[in-house]
Amino acid sequence: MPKIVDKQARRKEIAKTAMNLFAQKGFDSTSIREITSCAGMGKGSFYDYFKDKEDLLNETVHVLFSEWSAALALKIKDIDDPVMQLQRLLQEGAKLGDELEQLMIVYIDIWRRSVSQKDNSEYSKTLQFFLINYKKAISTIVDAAKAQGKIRKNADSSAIATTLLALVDGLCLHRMILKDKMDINRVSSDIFSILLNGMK
Amino acid sequence: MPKIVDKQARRKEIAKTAMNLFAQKGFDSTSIREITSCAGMGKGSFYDYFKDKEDLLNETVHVLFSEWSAALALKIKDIDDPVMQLQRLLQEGAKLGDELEQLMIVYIDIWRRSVSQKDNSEYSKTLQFFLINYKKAISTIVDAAKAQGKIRKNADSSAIATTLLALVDGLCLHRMILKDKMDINRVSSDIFSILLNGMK
DNA sequence: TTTTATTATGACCAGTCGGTCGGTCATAAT
DNA sequence: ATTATGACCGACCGACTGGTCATAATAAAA
Repeated sequence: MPKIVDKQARRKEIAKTAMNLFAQKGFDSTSIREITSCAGMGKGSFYDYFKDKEDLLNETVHVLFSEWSAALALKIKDIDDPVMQLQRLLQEGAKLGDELEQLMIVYIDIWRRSVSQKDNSEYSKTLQFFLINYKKAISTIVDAAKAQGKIRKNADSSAIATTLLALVDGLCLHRMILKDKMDINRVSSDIFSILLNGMK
Repeated sequence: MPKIVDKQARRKEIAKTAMNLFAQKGFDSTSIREITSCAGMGKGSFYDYFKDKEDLLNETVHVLFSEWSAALALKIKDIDDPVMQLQRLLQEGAKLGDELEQLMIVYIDIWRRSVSQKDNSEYSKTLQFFLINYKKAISTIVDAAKAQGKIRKNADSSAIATTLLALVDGLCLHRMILKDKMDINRVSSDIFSILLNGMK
């Protein structure tokens, strides 16, 4: 019988190649020809792995978040104290924005696209799914900190989780555009101590 | 002699029309044909007002920030207390993200483009210019609050300004993508009281 | 070796892109 | 009335787009 290729694995591979190009030119301005050329394959083969260009976007969102989550998980594993977890989340999240700048750019590109499109396309739902899960996870950590009396009981866990997520994203964005070289370690720990102090 | 039109005014007019389209499809996927058609003019005329498509982007950034600044200024004028100014900045900034959603989408689109392009194009410099000025302005307000003893003296004004800006942008973005209908007034005032409490 | 199902390909398609150009038109100065 | 000039236009250009398809290559099964 014919040779068998792992379609899902190749999808991921192609998506990773494509992300490099998306980070440079944006999704809309990156052509299938460029992608397939970079991936060392013929243009026609692209459609053996993806239904169309938007299907590649679906795969891209998955790769994006799984890489981001893996990198972040690596940085905050083995921490038990919930307050410390929150602090590291802010700090390492902001630092990841520097280290994985390409990922951030693609993230923003997809974000814009997702908000512009009024239809509920698949990649858009996936994006929402991941963000909601991040928010829930952080919310749980906040609750744990409350249980330990590190954060006052009547604080709104959901609002705090939203704040932290928004802060991380916002900081990454501003640092990227301003090429702001202020020490992210110091700034993020400054911010966190203010927040924690205010939440006591 | 022929009739004379105010080129600069027409540039602004065309840019405003274009922004509606940019918010729907993004800059890259919006064609000159569409823009000129919506603006009720021939395609050729476009090049009487703009050198090329990127020149339209320069004008767009200016219109974008002048509209945003005007809307924000309207909401926080007549406030003397610096702490109140900061609070309104966060709250009204986040609310503006809802009201001027189109502006936010275009903002993100330009942002992505500006970060992707490694060259220092004009629109990119303008974007940086406005953001730096926002940051400086907020920093000044923080200093005023310090002088009144509302914020502790050793707090880093610049870091606080960055935090506020990042928060506003981050909140707007997350609300857009999650269609998060939680009460922005309550959440932003919650966040602010935490921040203020932590900065005392 | 032959068969056969799958993978891989690039020429090709209809359509769109940003940008140019020659030329028309309206108007204001003469 | 004539003339000069900027405003305005859409046909046209070469390059490129996403997507299709007939055909070629591959490699396991017969």
